[in-house]
Amino acid sequence: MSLNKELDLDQPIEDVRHEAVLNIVRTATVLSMKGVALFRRFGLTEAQFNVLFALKYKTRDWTQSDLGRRLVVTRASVTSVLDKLEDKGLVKRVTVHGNRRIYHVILTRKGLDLVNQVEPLYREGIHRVLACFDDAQCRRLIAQLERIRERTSRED
Amino acid sequence: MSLNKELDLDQPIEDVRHEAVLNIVRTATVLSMKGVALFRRFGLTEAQFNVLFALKYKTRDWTQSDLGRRLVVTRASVTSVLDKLEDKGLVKRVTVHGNRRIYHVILTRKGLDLVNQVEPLYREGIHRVLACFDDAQCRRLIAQLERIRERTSRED
DNA sequence: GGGATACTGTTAGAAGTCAAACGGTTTCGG
DNA sequence: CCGAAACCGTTTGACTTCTAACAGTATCCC
Repeated sequence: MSLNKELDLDQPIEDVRHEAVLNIVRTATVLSMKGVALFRRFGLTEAQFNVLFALKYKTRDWTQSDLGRRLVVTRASVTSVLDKLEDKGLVKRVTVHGNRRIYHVILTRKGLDLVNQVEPLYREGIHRVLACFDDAQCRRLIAQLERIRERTSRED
Repeated sequence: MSLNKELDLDQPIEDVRHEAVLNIVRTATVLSMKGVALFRRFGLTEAQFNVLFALKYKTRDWTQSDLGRRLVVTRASVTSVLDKLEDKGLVKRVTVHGNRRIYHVILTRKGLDLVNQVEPLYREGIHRVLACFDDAQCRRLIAQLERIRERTSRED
């Protein structure tokens, strides 16, 4: 449904670029809320799932800073989310010999089991939502979004 | 830049639909942060700007619930943002004769002046970011995103 | 009329986000 | 070798968001 209908706007958005931006943001929100509803069934928040999911697929040790770079959040945010996950016993901070500043973050057995339980439903949801797009269409969409990010980041 | 490079992933995302979803969310975040940086120069948060902007273009009186529907946030969120804006004198809650439950929300002179000051920079930013897209491309992108939202919302 | 129902705005509490500041550690350069 | 600079994780404080519950009003229907 168009944003004009969806938001029941008195007067339609006249600027097509503005409408495009609002559509991107709105779509991201809708997708995100879909995820939130799923994760919630497993007692997780979106941020918490993102951490577990990222940790599952890492191929080398990650510090909290690494995790922050990967998830594009600040170190402060990582600290707060890890505290919650550690309380639940899903994740562990491991001290590192030879560098007392950092921790390595690892999934516990319980954390791995949980992410393995959620992940198939997560992937399934994504495929349902994008079922009407073939691979080429997806790649075209991705390329467009990359171009937008490129222009947004450049000219800081 | 591709997400694989941008996030410096050890192993690339293999699922193109997953990559598409991550791209949408990431692009929305980048656009949003661009806005945050702009609004900040005027002492506003994104949520606060969104309220001012919506109020500027309303054509009839809006209650707080109306505003929530328009911005797709809960009534509780509206209350909290309006409290801040009212403290700054940018917005006013007006009691309504004949219905003691509701307020009508209006811009003050100061609020209108401020939004008029920010809006051109906001629009300019959007146009810079999407300058490489012609109108037809924008409309195609919008149509794609609408289809995704459609599928996401259906099958609640 | 009067009770049940629905709606409105607020509050409380949980969670995430960021920026900024701080204290410990490394690292680097002179 | 030692001070300066960089880095790392944490804390604090501000802000947004949500859900859930609440109290006050309106509305609807019998």
